[in-house]
Amino acid sequence: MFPSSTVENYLKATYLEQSQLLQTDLVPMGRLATALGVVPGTATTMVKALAESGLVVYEPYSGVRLTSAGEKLAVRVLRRHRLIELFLVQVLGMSWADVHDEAERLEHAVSDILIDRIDQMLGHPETDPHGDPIPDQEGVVKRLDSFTLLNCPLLIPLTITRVSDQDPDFLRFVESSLLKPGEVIQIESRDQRADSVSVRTGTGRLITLGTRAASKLHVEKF
Amino acid sequence: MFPSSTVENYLKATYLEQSQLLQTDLVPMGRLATALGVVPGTATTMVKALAESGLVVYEPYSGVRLTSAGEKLAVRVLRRHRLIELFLVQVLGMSWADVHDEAERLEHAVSDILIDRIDQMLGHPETDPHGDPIPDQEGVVKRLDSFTLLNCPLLIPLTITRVSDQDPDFLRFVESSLLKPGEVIQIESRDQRADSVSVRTGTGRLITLGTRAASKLHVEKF
DNA sequence: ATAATCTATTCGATATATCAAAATATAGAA
DNA sequence: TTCTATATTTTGATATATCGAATAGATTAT
Repeated sequence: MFPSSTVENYLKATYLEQSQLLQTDLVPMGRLATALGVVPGTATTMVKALAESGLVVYEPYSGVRLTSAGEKLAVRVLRRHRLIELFLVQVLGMSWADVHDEAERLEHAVSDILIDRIDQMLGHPETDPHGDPIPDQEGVVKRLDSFTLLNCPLLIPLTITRVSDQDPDFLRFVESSLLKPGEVIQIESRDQRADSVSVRTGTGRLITLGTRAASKLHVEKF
Repeated sequence: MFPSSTVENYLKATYLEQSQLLQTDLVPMGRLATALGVVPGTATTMVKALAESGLVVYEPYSGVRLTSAGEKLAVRVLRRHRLIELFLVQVLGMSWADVHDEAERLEHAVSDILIDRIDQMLGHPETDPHGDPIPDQEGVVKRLDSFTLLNCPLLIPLTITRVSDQDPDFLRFVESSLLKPGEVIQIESRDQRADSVSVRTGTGRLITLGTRAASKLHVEKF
């Protein structure tokens, strides 16, 4: 009747992988398996079951895509996850670096009533502590397609809007470097050959990031 | 490594049943099975596994008792449950009648860090919204052996301390009758043959309860 | 003391979710 | 096109948790 935590996780992972791909593409099984930390065979088995339930479309040897029913569920899980993250930071004063894992478990245990209460208490927020958009009650996700440090304009003030990585270690680095969502920065230069980006932070300090890290920081014009 | 939700539920149920019995008695399997909503055979299988893990002592055809390791775990689950209940009422403004089911799921998902944060935020409370004692960090449970409406003195002011039933319907009745923990009442009379107890509430209204209900309301001298 | 009743256990099956390893399909290189 | 490397699926097992029904043990009443 109710989707298990596992089902919720498969749908969420599929949604997240899908949104990193072209809208029309299928998510390859290997990628899904890696995202979920299972061996490929396990993903195949589960995805076939999800397809039986009408939550995904599965094309053997090609990959998987959510149906609208699957997407609806995935978005609800994402809403729970992101509201919980924000709640843990704002109400319980937890570190934004630590809330992901906690939310990862709580998202499967909270009721709709509790989530709506949290949403209300936080004033219907639009983004979580990492800047990821929080789907609304109807499942509408604000698509804020922003620049990253790799494709944004140089030498003008920018506001960090989003950090698309959940690794606590990376998040702590981002925090201590004044690169958290909300901070104002400016790109001084990019060096293709050195694979690096130089960033001037709010305090005037210059920080050089590899492109791997830079691509995880999203910004918008100030 | 980590106990599953199921294991936590078996330990918690065993603890709760055990505390309704004489300390020395074993909890009969049928009773445990009923408490957990499973058929007796299932309880037997699980309890044997728990005995293997050293969490309970199992005596075939007699019943089950927690080991000290099992009790330690059970008490930790109970601490999580009761702190969550109080948190949901005090911080999120949920109805005390509704928080039990929510806590029943959340108790398996929260980390120790989060629970300690909640405990701190609530000021290390001693009882949950139903008056049940909250075990402290070391697992010490304050044994507040109180009177119930069935064995308390008559015609003197008493404070309701505890309501030992989690049925939302009953709890809503208790609330609307001004019989919640904290309320001051007085027993006017007991009628053995009518199986009833007459209670004068704070507003002076007289309410007559059956002994079944009366036994669930705990009081202490004012 | 024996039967009837109640309680508990065992047995065989099922559902869910997983893995390791073998088999197979697809895509790209020679 | 044929071979090879990579990705995917299949197969057979395993762990956990459950049920229903058959069986066995314990308790109560006659």
